Amino acid sequence: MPELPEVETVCRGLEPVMMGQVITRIDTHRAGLRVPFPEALSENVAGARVLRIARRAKYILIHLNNGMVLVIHLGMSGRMTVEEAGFKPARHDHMVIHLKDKRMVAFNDARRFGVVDLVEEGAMESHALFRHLGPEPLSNEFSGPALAAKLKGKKTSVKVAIMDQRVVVGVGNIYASEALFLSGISPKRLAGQVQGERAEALVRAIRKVLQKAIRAGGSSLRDYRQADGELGYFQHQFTVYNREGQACPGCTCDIAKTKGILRITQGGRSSFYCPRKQK
DNA sequence: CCTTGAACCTGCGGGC
DNA sequence: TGCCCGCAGGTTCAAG
Repeated sequence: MPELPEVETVCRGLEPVMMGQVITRIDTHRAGLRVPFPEALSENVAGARVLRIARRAKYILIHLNNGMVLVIHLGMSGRMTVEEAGFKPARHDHMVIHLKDKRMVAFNDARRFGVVDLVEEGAMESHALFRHLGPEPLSNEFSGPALAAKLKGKKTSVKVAIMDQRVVVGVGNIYASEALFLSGISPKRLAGQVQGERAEALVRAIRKVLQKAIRAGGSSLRDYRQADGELGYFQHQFTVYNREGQACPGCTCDIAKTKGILRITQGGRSSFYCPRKQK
């Protein structure tokens, strides 16, 4: 479900709830998700205090004062909710973090593509989950020349390439389509052909769509939380994503003749684009 | 090394 | 109403 902006919004929602709190225990209700839950998870976090909440790529990082980092990936369908004392886990609430103030943070994931791991602070960089990750799109490390260098010689489409977390992290299926529309680049264009000014434009567009979505989460939610306690913001309005057959904004073409926004399949995923505005 | 496609799993909406 | 199909915002692994 979530791409970088949604994960970022969840992190900001976790902050006021977990920061400074002691974790009393973690309950798990099955052996694991995409991979098994860490061995002795509850024993290894019980009594530890939350120092800070951070994000790397689409991973939530909960830094503890015992030198460990609780790592959570939401996969496709993962959701985090804040629960009050007396909460009884429901279907797909696979993990519940208990806090000293009796509140709980539940991790619900119907499709179970999520990941939970416990990593030593010093081993984060070299950890298998993080070792191959590309630059953060909102950092200075991510630039036109840097992206162009990564894409040079690549034979895949630019759409598939920018979803490759080794090229740049955080961009998923929705924001890939959105950023390509904003930059006027066809999703079908060969990645290797995105060089120079085109790469600059794509970097600007990726930054812009991600930042705008993060801001939307912050401005539309109190404490980054929905009324039901769910953290994060998942109801954005998109420009091309999931708008097959509709006119794109500002389109002057006749929708009856042009079919409007097109949907194609690339790398097994849907791409949405305007063949007139994107070349 | 690169590229592609399948696999993982449940839920939902549409068509019949 | 029920059944079947395709589709869903991610990542990893095997095969070519």
